[in-house]
Amino acid sequence: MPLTVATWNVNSVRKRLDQVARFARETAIDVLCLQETKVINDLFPVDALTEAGFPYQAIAGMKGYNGVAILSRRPLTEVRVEPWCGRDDCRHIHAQVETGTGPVEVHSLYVPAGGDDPDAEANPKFAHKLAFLDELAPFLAGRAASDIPVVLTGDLNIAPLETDVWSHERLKRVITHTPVERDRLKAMMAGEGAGWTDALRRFVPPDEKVFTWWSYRAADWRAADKGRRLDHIWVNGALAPMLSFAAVHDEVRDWTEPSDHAPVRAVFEVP
DNA sequence: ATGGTGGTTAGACCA
Repeated sequence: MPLTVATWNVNSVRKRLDQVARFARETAIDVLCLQETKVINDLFPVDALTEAGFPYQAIAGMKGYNGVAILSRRPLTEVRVEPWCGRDDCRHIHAQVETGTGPVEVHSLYVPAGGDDPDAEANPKFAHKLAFLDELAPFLAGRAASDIPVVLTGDLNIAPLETDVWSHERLKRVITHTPVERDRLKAMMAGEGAGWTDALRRFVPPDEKVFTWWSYRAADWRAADKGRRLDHIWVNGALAPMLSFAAVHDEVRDWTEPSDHAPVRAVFEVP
């Protein structure tokens, strides 16, 4: 049986409950990583998501902002929450998913957006984003080199390639596509010796535009198509040989009252 | 150059 993993910034898990259930039903997701759940753990919709097919849930939430989760049809073990930059920000949770041939480690990550001003000296939010990436980098280098199969998913809030945004020229001074962020993300993907496979780019050529986020502030998001690829699935060397498919589910962006992010899905032929 | 929308939650804050 293949293992299907998806990542989705749902922009409030309670607001998007029916859509999570529908997405899981229509795509046979085994493990769904969420970001921006926007709810404390005590109010997380455990029962509704169990009914939706995910009895195993690893959650880290706070009031109103941020919040990450891993929903699974299979048992989760070794659940950890990482408090990067010394903040209890609920931006990174990981766990191991049991398979017939051993565990697969799954990460749900929500990198700080970084505010509007791309000057880290003037904008503390952008400084925090860069510091967050700097702290994360050595940790991820270790996970890339692991013998355990690892899949890193999440809203990384960075569009690394020129074809990851609707206009490289128009966005190269806009946070999510500035050189300093793109360089850090690319360095993180390259790792130290062992690097990551960009799952979606294995199936969408690098010269082809592909997006996962479209602003709410467009009358017709699909007609304008001013999107960015902010949501990613990375695969370490131990898991890369099993990667068989990846795609963006942009049809979900057309559902009634959607998240501004579309899910990204990857399939692994885990024996 | 500006403002456009949405979620949380009750006035901003965040994206």
